[in-house]
Amino acid sequence: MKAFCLLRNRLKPFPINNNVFRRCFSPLPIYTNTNLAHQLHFIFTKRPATSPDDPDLRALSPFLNPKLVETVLYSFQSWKLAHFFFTWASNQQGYRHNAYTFNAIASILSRARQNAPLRALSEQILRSRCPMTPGALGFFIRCLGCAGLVEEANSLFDQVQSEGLCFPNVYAYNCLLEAVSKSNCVDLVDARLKEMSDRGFVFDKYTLTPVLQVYCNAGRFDKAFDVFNMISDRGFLDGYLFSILALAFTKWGQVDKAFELIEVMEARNVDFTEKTFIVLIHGFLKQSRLDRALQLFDKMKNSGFVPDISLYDVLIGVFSTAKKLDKALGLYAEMKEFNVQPDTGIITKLISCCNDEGELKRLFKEIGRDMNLEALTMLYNSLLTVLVNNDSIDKAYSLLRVMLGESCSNDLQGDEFCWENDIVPSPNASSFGVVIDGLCKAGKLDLAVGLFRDMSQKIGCKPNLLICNNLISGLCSSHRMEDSLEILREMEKSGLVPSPFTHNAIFGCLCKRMDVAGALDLIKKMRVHGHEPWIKHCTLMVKELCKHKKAVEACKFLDDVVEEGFIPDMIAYSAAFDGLIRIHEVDLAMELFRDIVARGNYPDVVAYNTMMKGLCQAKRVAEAEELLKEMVMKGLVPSVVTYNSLIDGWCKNGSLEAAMRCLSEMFDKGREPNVITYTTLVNGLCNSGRPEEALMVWNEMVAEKGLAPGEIAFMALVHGLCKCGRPNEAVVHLREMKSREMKPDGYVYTALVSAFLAQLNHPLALEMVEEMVREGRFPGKLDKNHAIAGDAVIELLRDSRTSSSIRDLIAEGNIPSISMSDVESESLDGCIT
DNA sequence: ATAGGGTTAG
Repeated sequence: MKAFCLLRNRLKPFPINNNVFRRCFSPLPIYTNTNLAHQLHFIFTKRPATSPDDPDLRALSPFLNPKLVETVLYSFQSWKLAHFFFTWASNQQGYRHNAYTFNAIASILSRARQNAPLRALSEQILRSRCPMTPGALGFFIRCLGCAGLVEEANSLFDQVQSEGLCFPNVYAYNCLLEAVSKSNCVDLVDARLKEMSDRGFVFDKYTLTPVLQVYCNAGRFDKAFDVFNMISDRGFLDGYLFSILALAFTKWGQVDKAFELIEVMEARNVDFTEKTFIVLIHGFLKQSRLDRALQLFDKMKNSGFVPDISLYDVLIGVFSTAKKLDKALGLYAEMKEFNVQPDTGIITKLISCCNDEGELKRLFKEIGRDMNLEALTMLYNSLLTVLVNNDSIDKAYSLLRVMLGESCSNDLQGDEFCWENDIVPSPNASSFGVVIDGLCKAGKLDLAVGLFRDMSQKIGCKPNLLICNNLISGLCSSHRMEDSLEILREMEKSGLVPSPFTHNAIFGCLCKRMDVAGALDLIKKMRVHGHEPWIKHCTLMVKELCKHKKAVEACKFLDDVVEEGFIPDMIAYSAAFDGLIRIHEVDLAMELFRDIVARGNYPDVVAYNTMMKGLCQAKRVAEAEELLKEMVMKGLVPSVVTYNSLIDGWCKNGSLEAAMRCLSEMFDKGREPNVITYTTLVNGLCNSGRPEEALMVWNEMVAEKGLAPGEIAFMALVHGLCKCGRPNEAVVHLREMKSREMKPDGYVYTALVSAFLAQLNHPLALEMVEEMVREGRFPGKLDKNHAIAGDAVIELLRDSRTSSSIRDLIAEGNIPSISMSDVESESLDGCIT
């Protein structure tokens, strides 16, 4: 009685419970499952969501029983609510689920394809030691099977037996086989069959059907035939079994064999189901066997079935690809006879059938003739879609203008679509949608915005969310922030609620522009809407700020985002680490790295790579090595990039041996070195005055590993050889590089000039200067190599062998900072700085 | 009808 008083007080506001209350006042209240089910349903569906500790729920808890729980479970529309309720019920004292409540939630989850909770459920049913009949076990197993949880089904089947919860019969076994038949685990099926016959179970049709299925899935012809014959001998053959085999033949590419089988079926008067026809025709078409597909299509119609729209769609699609308008129109006419309504997809395919405008006109005449205005609009919309998809956005735009009733005579291309005697339908929202979308993709944003305005102003057609989103996103990708904000304001004014996509398009634009304040403002607004900002946009903001050396600001931004309750991921932070490293703030980067880890984030390989690069560049190779150990200990597998950065670090800090050792270890670790690895080593070896080894490494890369060095690799080698005083060999590689259409830059030419000068080989140095000028690569005034190249020119000017050629170059104005007057006045020393 | 961003070589 006490419980009822409690209930009366708590549940007053629910009208649905009126009769419950009436009964509460009678001396002996009848408290039925139906009433309770209504109350529970009501409490669980009310908004905002009920907490499991809700006092009303606590009051109802003592009345729970399995039958009630089953009723309530089936009363929910969404699996989430059902699951939430089931979990709540599981935790109520004094209540225990039985096999039927487990099966109820299992079937709900299975239908919703919620595999994770279903898997958990399969463990829960065991844990709860819930006894079940073989039938109940079978049902549960089938739910697992439908969701593709074959392993779970199989292990549950064994465990319920070892726990003594259920002893399967033939039905339960059949259910298990059916679950396994979704896979191609032949062994599993064989084992279970053996188990069944050991236990003296007799195979029936439902045992053998999944067996056939699994052999077919696994492509095991031989076994499949054995089973098929076994089924046939026992007189179990039916249309379904035939169709399994026929479909298997089809999937094995043996469409003709499948067709023979169909003829056998016909001869034996086995009935086909509609589904068999549909599945086989689709299968034949997947094997590109239009001939057989059409034959079967005829058989289907002769058997009295009306083909479904999917068949017309796929067949018309085939004719559309082959541009066979007549055939497609034939099918279209047939559809109309059968009263199958064509959808947009089919009409679009019909339009794509047309090879030219003549055919298009014919099509429109033929199919537009007896369409009502609404259908005509759909037809025109399909045409708009086809035009947009064929990059004829201008034509689509003109057509829409015609549909808007604007005269086509003034229009450049509009008259193509002004067919006399034709009624041109008015556009609807999706006509605008298609064209606005196309205009956005073509970057014609002003036209898109114009159409958007015309839409409501000229024909009073309200833009929908999709159109607004596409337009905003189009404007944003052209960085037209103000225009998109204007559209957003209009949306809000007209009562259209922006979606997460709307806000994120704008958010991304603000990030690209590095508008930190604007982005944070928008995040605040988004939070109110319950929209999450896409972290990739935060990463973009970080990248952009870092590009402008504002890594510290980037970190601040990430902090502020955290402050708003949105947690950036490792990628965003990695971008920030890299930004800090690029402004030589390795310690700050390290500090941030450690902070993030302490906050429970898991740095990945790229994050470690970035940090290691930073340390190596700061000549703190030992610390980088420590990080390598750390990442390996955490189970991360270093990548080629990891090793490349370390190799660079070792090379630049005098540990060439370590670098070379790493190269050979990379092979052992299955991390094949790439061009970057080799280039790093070539550079390192040359810088240490070891050109022979550099050339060996180079040869290993080119000859043994077959890697193709790029511009940077070649330039590293040429430059390196020059640095080692071997300009003649360097020139050989320079020629090789040029023959592969790669362009050496001023840095490389300057190195060559200097190296030849060092050998006092002024004529070859001159040649290099001339080539550099010819290629337009003489270092400009802001170039680091400008002074070196200039000094070289002056030196060549002073040598009688080369001075006249150099004078010519100067006279032609080819050497920045040196003019003829400098040469005449011989005040050259000051002109190059 | 709606995603995908961060690291390595002269």
